[in-house]
Amino acid sequence: MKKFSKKTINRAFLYIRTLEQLINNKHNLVSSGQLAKLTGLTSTQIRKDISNFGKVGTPGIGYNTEELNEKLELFILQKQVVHIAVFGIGNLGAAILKYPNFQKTKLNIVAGFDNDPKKVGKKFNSIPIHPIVNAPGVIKKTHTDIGIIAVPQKFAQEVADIMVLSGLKGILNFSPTTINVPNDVFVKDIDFTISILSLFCRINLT
Amino acid sequence: MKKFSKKTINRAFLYIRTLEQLINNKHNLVSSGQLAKLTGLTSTQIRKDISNFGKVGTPGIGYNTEELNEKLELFILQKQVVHIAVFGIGNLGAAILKYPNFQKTKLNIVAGFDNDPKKVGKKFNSIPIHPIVNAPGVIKKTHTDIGIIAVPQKFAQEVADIMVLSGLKGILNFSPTTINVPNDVFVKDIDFTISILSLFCRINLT
DNA sequence: TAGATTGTTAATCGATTAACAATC
DNA sequence: TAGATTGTTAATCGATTAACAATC
Repeated sequence: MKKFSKKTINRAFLYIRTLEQLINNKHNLVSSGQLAKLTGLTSTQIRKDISNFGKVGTPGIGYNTEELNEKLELFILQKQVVHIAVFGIGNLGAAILKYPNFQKTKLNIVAGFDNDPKKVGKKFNSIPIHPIVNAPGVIKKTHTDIGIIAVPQKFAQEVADIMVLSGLKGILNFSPTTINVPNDVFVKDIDFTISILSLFCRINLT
Repeated sequence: MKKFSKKTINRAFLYIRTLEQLINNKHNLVSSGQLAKLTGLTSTQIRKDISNFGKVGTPGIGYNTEELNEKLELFILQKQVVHIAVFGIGNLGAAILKYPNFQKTKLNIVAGFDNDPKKVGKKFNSIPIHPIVNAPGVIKKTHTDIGIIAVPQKFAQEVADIMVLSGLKGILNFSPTTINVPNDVFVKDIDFTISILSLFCRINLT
């Protein structure tokens, strides 16, 4: 399978997201120029990205939205469903369990984990909460693909270790700390504090 | 003021975050090699980044953690406090209002906005919730720097317009849609769906 | 002195952009 | 045919990395 850069993959999903909106609004044609406006990118970059996935447009006309969407999804998702587990059912973890946009997509939260006896055994948005110690078994049984770290900073590494032990290869880390994992495990860090500070910094340097 | 790339700024905050942990643990010296291990970057890149901010290390020895931390903070933050307003007090918005890590830092949420009469007038974590129509006044009075979009997708552009009208120059956008704003307004998009799909895609392309 | 580590230059690598022939 | 737009090549730009003299 051809390798795409992280940036190309991210943009591909941005195109898919935009195309879905266009399809919902009954637009069946779109040009790279229009996509550029809708995504905030340049038309050249969009054409370049799309050409990675094959020839799908018509010169002088543009792209068929449904066709382009299918082509992109086929290449980078292969129509699979992604199974997700959330570690730490605090404010953020609970918000993720209830996040409405996952239900529209191929993303499926299959389990939550927490050590608080008040939460274990309950269901949040019909997702069962297990004790963290049960993670390896539950993850294997549910074929979980991606784990989300929503525990406090000081437990982040511990939870990451359990994830790795359970065989997860993808971790979305919301804790404000770097976690150490083997090379074959991919981590995406989302640190709200850094996101905001970085934004603020860019405003002030202008 | 010298311009730094978005990537450099983000890494600078990662260094600050790491240095703070080291300082808390009473480490007063650190080498670029050790920082590399702690951040997952390379030592060369770290030295290169740090050199943007001036000479602060000692050859053969390393960096004084407190001194380096101060230098970085001085350059990119100038010791300012950042005032934040959250639009949309649903599951995610409420979780952000309660996010514990902001309280440790210079980030200060000053207001929430929602149109639900059950929420307006209440306080979440001692932060008052206002009706969205009051945003321009509240934002000016509280000197808000950054607005966070946590409303459903279909209201995102509308809320972004109000933010721009209110004079905000930085927007953290959690809604899964591209918002259109003037050139002098910076937007950071965090789309949970794209983050997870992109991670999953990278696993599968390996 | 020997070993360690910084700061910096030059080389490499990868990503974006400009330009345009081909096509509808 | 004239106008619009794709797909692609070559040029540019920027970011990362390798290498090493200077320094402690």
